[in-house]
Amino acid sequence: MQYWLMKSEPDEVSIDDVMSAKDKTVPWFGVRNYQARNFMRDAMQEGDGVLFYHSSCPEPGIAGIAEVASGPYPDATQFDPKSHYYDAKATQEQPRWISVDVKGVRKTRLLSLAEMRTLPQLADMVVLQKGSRLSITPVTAAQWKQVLALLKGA
DNA sequence: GCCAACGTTGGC
DNA sequence: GCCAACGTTGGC
Repeated sequence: MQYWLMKSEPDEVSIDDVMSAKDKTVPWFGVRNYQARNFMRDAMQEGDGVLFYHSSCPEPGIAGIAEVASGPYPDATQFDPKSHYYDAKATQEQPRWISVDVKGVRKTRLLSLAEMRTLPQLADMVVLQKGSRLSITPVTAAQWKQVLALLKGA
């Protein structure tokens, strides 16, 4: 069992979108970074815990709890010429990009990035490190516990 | 819109 | 393999 922080632009897929989706489950499409892809492909397992993070928005921060709900499979958007995420170098035989399904557990209060930065117990989170841009980052069990405690009942 | 930081591309 | 140029991310 591992834990992850996954960034999503709420304009594209918000925690509300996830919680109102069928089975509260959405495909995590559009990852176009090899390191993030490799986390999904090589390290994630069904049932892993996910901190659902809103990025590139007025108030970035953790907006909910989710879980990994599938193994890795090819990201359909890479094959779609109309998609923003289309990749001409990807083929059905040799996909480059993958998705996993993510299932919402609950929407929480927003634990804003600004608040996270004030908390010493979260200072080591990968997402808070200078220059960190990865859309998927590992979270330690201790960090997971701390964040859940901060979001308890909210 | 700005810009720091990181990632990718491609010439050599 | 190096590295300059360019592209992207994402907070502010």
